[in-house]
Amino acid sequence: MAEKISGAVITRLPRYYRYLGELLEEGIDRISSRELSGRMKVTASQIRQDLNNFGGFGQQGYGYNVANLYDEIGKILGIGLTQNMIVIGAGHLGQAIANYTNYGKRGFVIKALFDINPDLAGYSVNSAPVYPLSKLEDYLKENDVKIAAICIPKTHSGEVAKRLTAAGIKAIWNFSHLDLDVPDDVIVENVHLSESLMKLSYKLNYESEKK
Amino acid sequence: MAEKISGAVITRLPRYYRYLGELLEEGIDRISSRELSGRMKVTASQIRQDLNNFGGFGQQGYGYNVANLYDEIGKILGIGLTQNMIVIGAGHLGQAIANYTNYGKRGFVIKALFDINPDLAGYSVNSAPVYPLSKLEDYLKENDVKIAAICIPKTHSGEVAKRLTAAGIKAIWNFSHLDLDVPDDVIVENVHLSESLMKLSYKLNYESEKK
DNA sequence: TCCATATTGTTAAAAATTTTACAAAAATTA
DNA sequence: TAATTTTTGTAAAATTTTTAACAATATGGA
Ligand SMILES: NC(=O)c1ccc[n+]([C@@H]2O[C@H](COP(=O)([O-])OP(=O)(O)OC[C@H]3O[C@@H](n4cnc5c(N)ncnc54)[C@H](O)[C@@H]3O)[C@@H](O)[C@H]2O)c1
Ligand SMILES: NC(=O)c1ccc[n+]([C@@H]2O[C@H](COP(=O)([O-])OP(=O)(O)OC[C@H]3O[C@@H](n4cnc5c(N)ncnc54)[C@H](O)[C@@H]3O)[C@@H](O)[C@H]2O)c1
Repeated sequence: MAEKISGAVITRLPRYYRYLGELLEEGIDRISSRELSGRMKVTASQIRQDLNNFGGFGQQGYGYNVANLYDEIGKILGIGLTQNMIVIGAGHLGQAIANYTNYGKRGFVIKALFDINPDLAGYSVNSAPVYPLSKLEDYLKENDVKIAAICIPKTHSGEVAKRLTAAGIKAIWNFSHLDLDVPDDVIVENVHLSESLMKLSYKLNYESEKK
Repeated sequence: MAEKISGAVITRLPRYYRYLGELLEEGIDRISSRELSGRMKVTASQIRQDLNNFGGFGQQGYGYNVANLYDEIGKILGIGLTQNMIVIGAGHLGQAIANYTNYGKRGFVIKALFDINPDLAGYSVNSAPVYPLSKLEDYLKENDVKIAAICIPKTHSGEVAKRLTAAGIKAIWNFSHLDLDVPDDVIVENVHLSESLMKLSYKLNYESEKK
């Protein structure tokens, strides 16, 4: 990969991966960009253009081998690497994430949760223990974890993000309503649910009648 | 508003709204696009361009009045309208959403949850009752609800989406891993958490070292 | 009141993204 | 085996989005 891949392309990759997974389940072993285009409601051209950022996975006159393309995109996305995670905040959202078993199937393993509330320490969620936040640095010294999900109020998330990156965390999945300020080599992926709901509200009130 | 506003602009609006809310809390009553640009890490030009899709809210030589701009963007986003919602699936995610009180502050009121599991019926989450799914149509006949959040597995979400739109729901906040097929006048806003995590994984494995 | 400064709204340019078009190559059919 | 069909990979065109530039206008101080 010579040049930097655009964000728009990366955002679409997991969706390709999902559709290829569905095709596999349906027992379909080859697909053309045109057929996939019909299912995914994107242009065939965009599919070919996107995939060719990473290599020529198809074959003229044949199309793409589903299993092969699924694997290749999986590799690009780092699926199957076994990537350990921790979750900060064992409240509703933190527990929902820790309980969701599909992440594990993709290699994302939640090893522990951390909460400031001492009453939660000692519990475990989906066999991942909940530790007091004070144990964070010790834990990260002893365990190979690069990804942390932040599921605590914005009043605390800035401070916690600082501690996480200081302790070696390289990627933050951020559910709090704050744009985290992290070192250059740390990835932040935001999930701002309230903003998603406002977008829905905008569309509901201004766009739906026009269609 | 003559022309259709681009999706990219709409996606940025809630973020402007969030920053303006923070400015209000800090007691700052005016701000220029350049100052806001510094805080938000976007270009001043983009801020002015975005806002001017909706009207000239600023004043030369002065900038923008924070309270006024906050209100205007709020109106654009439909905040303060009191929009009733229901949540389908009273599992971990559905409960996390129903318990989160900040939506209510913005006018998004969760009135009820529905679950296929009869054991959950009778419980309530944050004072919203959980009903059996079989009561869905009756409930929507008697209550003015346009927005539904879908927090159930993809195996059921297609079918439920059909029932929802048949019963008059106009916007779906979709947390399931399925691209819903809905009538043209129905809005779907997807929150695909797994895809967000895969994107993080991609960036962690291919981009972080390069920065 | 006048002048220097600040800052918007908007037009134009640049950059990025998406779509179109098609030659090259493989698969399928006759 | 040869001809026809399918379909990719990619170059070029079109479109969309972002950034830059600046005239118009308001502010605030002298
Ligand atoms: N639930 C949602 O729908 C939703 C929507 C949008 C954003 N969020 C964000 O996610 C956060 C968590 O949501 P939730 O529904 O799980 O809230 P919650 O109140 O159920 O859980 C928050 C948990 O974080 C813990 N906590 C607080 N400060 C901490 C700290 N410094 N370190 C470790 N743990 C700490 C609390 O003890 C609590 O257990 C919210 O504050 C918000 O920022 C949630
Ligand atoms: N929790 C996460 O982190 C996460 C991540 C990505 C996607 N999701 C999506 O959200 C869904 C819900 O996640 P969760 O963690 O809350 O799972 P969960 O198992 O805790 O809850 C699912 C709930 O949905 C109910 N349900 C099932 N079919 C139903 C139907 N037809 N109608 C009404 N209720 C029904 C179940 O009884 C259960 O209470 C997942 O299946 C998945 O599609 C969740």
